[in-house]
Amino acid sequence: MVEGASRITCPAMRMSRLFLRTLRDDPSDAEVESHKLLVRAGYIRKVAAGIYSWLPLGYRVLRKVEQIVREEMDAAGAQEVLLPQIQPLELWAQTGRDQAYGPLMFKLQDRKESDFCLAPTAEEVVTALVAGELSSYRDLPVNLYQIGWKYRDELRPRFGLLRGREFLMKDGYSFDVDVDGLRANYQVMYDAYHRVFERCGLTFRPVVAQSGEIGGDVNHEFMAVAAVGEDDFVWCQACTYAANVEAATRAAVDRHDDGDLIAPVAPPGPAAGPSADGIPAMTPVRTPDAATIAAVAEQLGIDAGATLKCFAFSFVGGDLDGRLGLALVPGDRTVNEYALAVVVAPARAVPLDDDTFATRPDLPRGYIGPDHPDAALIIADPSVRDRASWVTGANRAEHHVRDAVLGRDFRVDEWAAVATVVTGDPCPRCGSPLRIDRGIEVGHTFQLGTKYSVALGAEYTDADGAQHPMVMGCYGIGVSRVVAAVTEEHHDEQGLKWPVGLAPFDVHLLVLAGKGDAAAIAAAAAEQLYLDLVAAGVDVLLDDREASPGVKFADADLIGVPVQVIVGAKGVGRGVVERKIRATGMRDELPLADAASVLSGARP
RNA sequence: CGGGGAGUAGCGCAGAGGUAGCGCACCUGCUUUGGGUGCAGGCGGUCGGGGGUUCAAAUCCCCCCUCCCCGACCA
Repeated sequence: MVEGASRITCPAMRMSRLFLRTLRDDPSDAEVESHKLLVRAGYIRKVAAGIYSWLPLGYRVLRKVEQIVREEMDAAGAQEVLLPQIQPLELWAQTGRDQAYGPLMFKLQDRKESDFCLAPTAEEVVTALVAGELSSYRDLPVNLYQIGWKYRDELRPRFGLLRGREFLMKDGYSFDVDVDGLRANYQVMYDAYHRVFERCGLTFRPVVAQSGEIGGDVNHEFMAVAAVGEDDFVWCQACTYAANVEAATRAAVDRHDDGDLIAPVAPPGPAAGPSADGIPAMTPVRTPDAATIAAVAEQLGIDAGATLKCFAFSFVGGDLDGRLGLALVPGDRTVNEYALAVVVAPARAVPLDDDTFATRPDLPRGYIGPDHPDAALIIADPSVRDRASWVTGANRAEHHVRDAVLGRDFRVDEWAAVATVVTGDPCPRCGSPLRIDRGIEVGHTFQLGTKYSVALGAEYTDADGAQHPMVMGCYGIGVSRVVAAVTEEHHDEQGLKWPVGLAPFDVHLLVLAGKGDAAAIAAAAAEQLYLDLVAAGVDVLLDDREASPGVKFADADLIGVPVQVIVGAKGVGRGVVERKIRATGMRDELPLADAASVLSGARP
């Protein structure tokens, strides 16, 4: 059989045979455009919350993304493997992540009642694999990746493919002899990620991030810029600085080579702040029912930025275990608890709970002030030096104070950037105004270090015969999430607008046949063009249905193949077909005689 | 898990004690053929599940399930 013949008979390429039903109405359970359109256009169907079937059109796109990822990973020197989706829970117990992940894992038992989970990720499996295979520095580095389904019983699956409980992920893992090797590998992956997301047509930004459950030091999230994104990130319009809001700083950052994310702001020097000259003595003021900054500001007729917020917490662990701590930020900002965690490490800062507030009348919720007698450590954001005096809590219910002056009425033990960044703050690198935008996290890269290799015994012998744990990195891409992120960026009221290279087909060929001799000629011309294109290796979707032109146009725009070619009786009579570029709406005419060669030349 | 909303035909919805309806889709016939043609006729429903009240329950009561939105997590 000729190779072309099998392509021609592929039923998915003729719409009359394609397993597809488009919908006129938005599905009632969809909220965001990517979800609505992917369902309406017949790409996916929901089976359960966060779990979807991929229909022929959708699966084609998913495989296109997968292929781009595969090509870039292979080009970057990573080797593709396939790890199990069912993993023994015992493996997870060795790193303690069975507890850390907890209810996020789908768990199951075999007939012997041994415990397993559905893979939420694969650090344990891959590390154990490498530990068993490699034992010499001569074997390293190695970089493995897989593209496989992952399972996380999310607290709240949402937005269709954007947060599924079952999702396709590319997860990669590098193993090096030392941190230098890791950094080199990390850079290679970081660069490869740029190429992947560029090829997918995404507007994205790599941002420095806090490391989550996965552990490790430096890591970057790749954010596809989108209003429906679930993450806020800060970025500089003048330089390349970009960070997750949790990791963002303003002012000057002393950036270490090993990538401290929350570096201290330039030290304030001994001076305690603005002069107290001319500021009247601190005076209490009654503020009933004003336990929030907004309420205080309204009652006193002042700006929220003129109030000083005192975030009270307990130290857990460390020298100050059990003592009270205060974090001070201007009232128009909030305390960045991630930044605070870094400041108090290795101790933890635990917010006061309801019980504590109930049993400690000296800690009136909403009325806590900075000169609290029990405060063992007072940490303040540098912006607390920006104002000569503050309205703040009086440590007495229903009372605040005016004219609290730094150095005169309250002290600060430690200065650190513990306030959240807001739009307009100066960039820590170049001082230009920062912006905050929302993004969809489509990728995440981590420098893990030795957490997993130590726990799972992934060690190698060096040239001197000494044993060392391998130094690991890990690299994820949400492949199915990319499909949704791309549709968020590339669509209009009519439907999807796939970038070339991701589209389920290269060309959508519409036959406007109807009846009569002219129509029969047009139908024959379209059929021939279809066969020529298929023979030339172009993925063509032929709309050979007996439907009215309006239906075909509407479906073509909804499905969003980049190039539409319209073969109608009128045009064929003049020896031309019409071409429409879906993304731009641009239309032109091609001579029927060489339409096939023009279109196959336009192939990606 | 807390707070809010919803489950009625494949999809989108109406119906609020008397045995179920509309639009789209689907089937048949005619019609139309460059932007979701028009007309006529048809198929399709354990009204999410279970229990209760009642002569009678989609409708009232109780329990459960599922789905969506807002919050704590992540690719």
